[in-house]
Order: sequence, then structure tokens, then C-alpha cells
Amino acid sequence: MSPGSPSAACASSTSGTRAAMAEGDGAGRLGEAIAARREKLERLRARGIDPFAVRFDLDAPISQFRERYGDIEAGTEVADGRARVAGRIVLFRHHGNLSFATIRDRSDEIQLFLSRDRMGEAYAMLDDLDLFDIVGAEGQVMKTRKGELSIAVERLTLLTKALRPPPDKWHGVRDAEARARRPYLDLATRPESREALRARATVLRALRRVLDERGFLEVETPVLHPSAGGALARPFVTHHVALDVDLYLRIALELYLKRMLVGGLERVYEIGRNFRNEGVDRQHNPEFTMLEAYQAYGDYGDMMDLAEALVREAAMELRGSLRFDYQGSSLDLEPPWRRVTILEAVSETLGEEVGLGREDLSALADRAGVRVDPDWGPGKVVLELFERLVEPGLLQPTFVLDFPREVSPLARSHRSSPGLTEHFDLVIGGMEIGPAYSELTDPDEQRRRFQEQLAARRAGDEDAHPVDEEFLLALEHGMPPAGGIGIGIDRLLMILLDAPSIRDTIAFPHHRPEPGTV
RNA sequence: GGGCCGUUAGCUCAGUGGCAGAGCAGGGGGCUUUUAACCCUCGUGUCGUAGGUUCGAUCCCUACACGGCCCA
Repeated sequence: MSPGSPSAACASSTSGTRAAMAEGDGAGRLGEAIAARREKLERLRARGIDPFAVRFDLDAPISQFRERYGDIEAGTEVADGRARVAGRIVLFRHHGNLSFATIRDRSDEIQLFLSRDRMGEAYAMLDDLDLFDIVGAEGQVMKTRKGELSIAVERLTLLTKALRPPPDKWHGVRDAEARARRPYLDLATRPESREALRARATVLRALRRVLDERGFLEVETPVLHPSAGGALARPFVTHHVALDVDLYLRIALELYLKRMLVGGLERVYEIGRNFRNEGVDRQHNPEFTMLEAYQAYGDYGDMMDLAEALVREAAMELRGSLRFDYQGSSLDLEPPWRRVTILEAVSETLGEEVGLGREDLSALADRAGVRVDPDWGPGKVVLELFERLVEPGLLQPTFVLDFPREVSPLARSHRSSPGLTEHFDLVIGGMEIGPAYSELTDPDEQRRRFQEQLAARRAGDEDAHPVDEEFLLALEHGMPPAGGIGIGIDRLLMILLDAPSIRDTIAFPHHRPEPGTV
């Protein structure tokens, strides 16, 4: 964008259609506001002030001044309390030769006490400052007569001039669409929005700590996969130009982490982005963060212990408690969590015994108001019944055990129940947080499972698992028995933050591009 | 995919079949202890888009787009 050329800036606007048009017309309040800010920009430049400074030395984040001087008496100055802080101007109150500005940094807000007395001629610069400009300030720590901790500024440095007006200083960005389209404005104006990102970091740290302490190695595996496996979902397709091959964005981490077990690493985990080509709703974003961990010589029982430890640690770290509300209902994350098989859970909800052997499963589903495809096998019908009728009601943390083999091609067959696998889903707040298995290590069995999936795919199931020869080859070299688990980080955050939508946990959630901007 | 709701100034929101409204933000003026400061003053818009009904539509109707909620 060429500096000093308002018209060029308008013409090259990349903002929304409506805004861009208002600007293009050169009329309207937005155009005026931008023009006013640009005039100030030029005035500042004319006075030798760089409106986009290179750097600023500061002492500490604002929160530290609060901690240190929060207790001083109203109407006093701290003799040795010098402060250099920086932040964005979020409130401005002018009183002629005295002004108050509230600036915000990553840690907190503090008031700048700006008087002509202390600033002299430099006070005139305030005429050319606006809300949302970023400034650095140096002065004396003080408290006003009304008891507001402030910095009596002697030197004020403009660090960045904001050329566009900020959102409403009190409400921030409230419109869901506007928020989704310009998340940085939401972050700049709504504290909860910033808190959610801190919470994510806190939770990830806690999860890593638990795994690191247990001897798991954090690893990274490819995002570009020649075949999209490890889960039953439709992938995004991309293309490698030099190799001239189509590749898929990964839908799961599983198959590469298992190869690492073949490689002898025994305990590995990865926290990474998965991509699934599906709709966007309260519980789904096309890219989401998954933790997967694999523990050699363990089974899905060990994964239950691990899940409890991981979630407990994350909750304690973030909330300091295992009991809190989720969307109006009280939640208790204290282990041990309830364990119920999927067949028991479905039977309990329907009030009659449900098994894979029942001939009338489809009719049963029909009576329960759950639509099922006539091509589906009993396992898929049971899963559908569970997901529709049972899962949304499982508020408290629950391990739902022993999924039908038909819907779990990568889990080991159950050691005692034929037709089932050692696969559980962890459900909290009515949402699937993640699956875990006793892993299938028998390459011949794995091949048969893939072939069953191939048959399903040929019958029209687009989500069926592809046959992955490279993976089978690795298994043939021998993978130790292992337990593996996946935890959807975004959904776990929904629980821990009491958030109604996955969007509240993601900095840049996906949305349709605004028409006319692409 | 279906149903319902929403889309009006940069932001937050009112509103009407007959000149388009408020608060904040912005311009001008005042103010040396404010707290979403206050007081005076000034201007504003493709009323989501495209059609239709009407003398006249931002308002009623239809379709579409985007968003939200619910259902599948």
C-alpha cells in the first residue's frame, strides 16, 4: 500500500464489500473517519514524528505496575516509580490541558495522565492521536485523587497510527459475522476472546506436561498424505506440482504415529491439525487440533487412565477445579469416570436389549425415529443409534466402550466379545472428545479390515477407510501391542471454557468468503 | 438438505408504505483529576443483492447471498 496516498489505499481495500464500496464513494462516515486519521498522519509526519515507529524500550507489562503499585495512596506519586509502558489507546478523555488515556497491553490496562504541565509543547501531539493508536509512555507512577493508578506521562511516543476507526469501545464487535470475518478486532476489543487463546496455551502446556512426565516423546508427522487414513472422513485434496501427484491433507495422525511404534519409539504423541472436508457447525471446524498419543505395551484400559490424567490436569491447571458448569449443567470431572459399553448404553436408552445379532435393528431404529440406510450393517446402525439418541445426553465424562468392528477398522478385535473391538469414545458434555483403542497390530487382520472398508466404499460409503499398503508393510515388520488415544483439543476447550461453539476456542474459525472479495 | 430468525452509519442498535434515526466513534469549540468523562455544535447511508406489487418500497411479496439457531 503506497504511503501518503489515500486514494490508492481506498482503491486497494481488501475489506468487505459494503465497507469497500462506502470507501470507494469517498462518502460516508467511514470515509470521513479514515480521511481524518490520514490528515493527522500527515500532520504528524510534517512535525517529524514517524507514525510507524521502529521499536520501543519498555520496562514491563502493565500488570506488573499494578501489582507493584496497586496499593499506593490516592493523590500521591511514587518518588522512585518510573515507568515505561506501551499499548493501544482504548479510551480517551480530554479536559483541555489535561487528558486521560487508557492503554491496553497484553497483560492489563492502565491510565495515562497526560498534562500540558508535564509534557510541555509535546502535549499538542494529542490533537493528532486517536482511539486505537498504539503509543509508548514514560513517566511517574501515581494515583489520581479518585484513586486510579496512572502514569503521569512526561514523554509520549506514537508507535503506530491506526488508520481505521475501532469497533464500539464498549461493546466491541458483537455481530457474529463481523467477528468471524475480522477476528483480530474481536481480540482487540473483547477480553474473553483473548482469554480463550490463553486458555488454549495453558491446556496444551498441561497436556504436554502429563505426557512428557510419562516418558512420551513429542513428534511431528506429515500433513500431506498420499492416502487419507486413520479416520473415517472425507479429506481435502491438494496437488504437488513437481511430483504431479494428488495428496490429501491429513484427517488423522494415527497411521504415522503407529509407524513410529514400529520404529521402536514406544511412547509418542503429536499435537497437530487435522483437516476434514465436512460442514461447519457448533462442534465442527474443517481444521481442528488433535492430540494423539500411543503407548507401547498398553491397551485401551491404559488409555482410560491416561485420558483421566490428561483431562484432570488440564482442568485443574485452567480452572483450578474439577467441578464447574457446562452450558448450564454441572459437570464433575473427578475420576474414575463412568464406563459403559455402547450396546449397554443404547439398550438402556431404548429400554430393550440391543445386540449386533438382532435381525430387526433397522426397524428398531425406525421406531426410535432414527433414519438408517438399508445398506448399513448392524454395527453402523448401532453407532447411529448411539450418536443420535445417547451421546447428546451423556453430560458427565463417560467412556463408551467396545465399538462394533464394522465401524472401527483400526482397533484390535475385542479379547472376549466377538464382533466388537477394544475401542472407546470419551464423551463429555454430550460431545465426542476423542477415541482410543487397543491398537490392531496383526497385519493380516488389518488387511482384512481394510478390504471390508473397500467393500463399503464400493457400496457408496465415501468415508470408508482406504487400503494403505505402506502402512500394512510397516505392520508386517512388527508393531508392539499398544494403546492409542486421540483427544480433540478444541472440543476439550469448549468444555473447559463453557463455550457453546467450537468457534469460541479457535482464533480464526472458518467461514464462507464474503461474496465479491475473492 | 429443510424450517425459523437476522442483515439499517465505522461499531452497538431503534424505526416507518410518504424527506432515514439514536448512542458511541468522527469534525469544530470549551474544560487541569476523568473513569463508557461531560457540555455546546456539525455532517453522514446502495436500509445485504436482484426482481415484483404500488402513485410511491428500507418497510409488503419472491428469489438469492451471508450469518445465527433448530432439525435431518
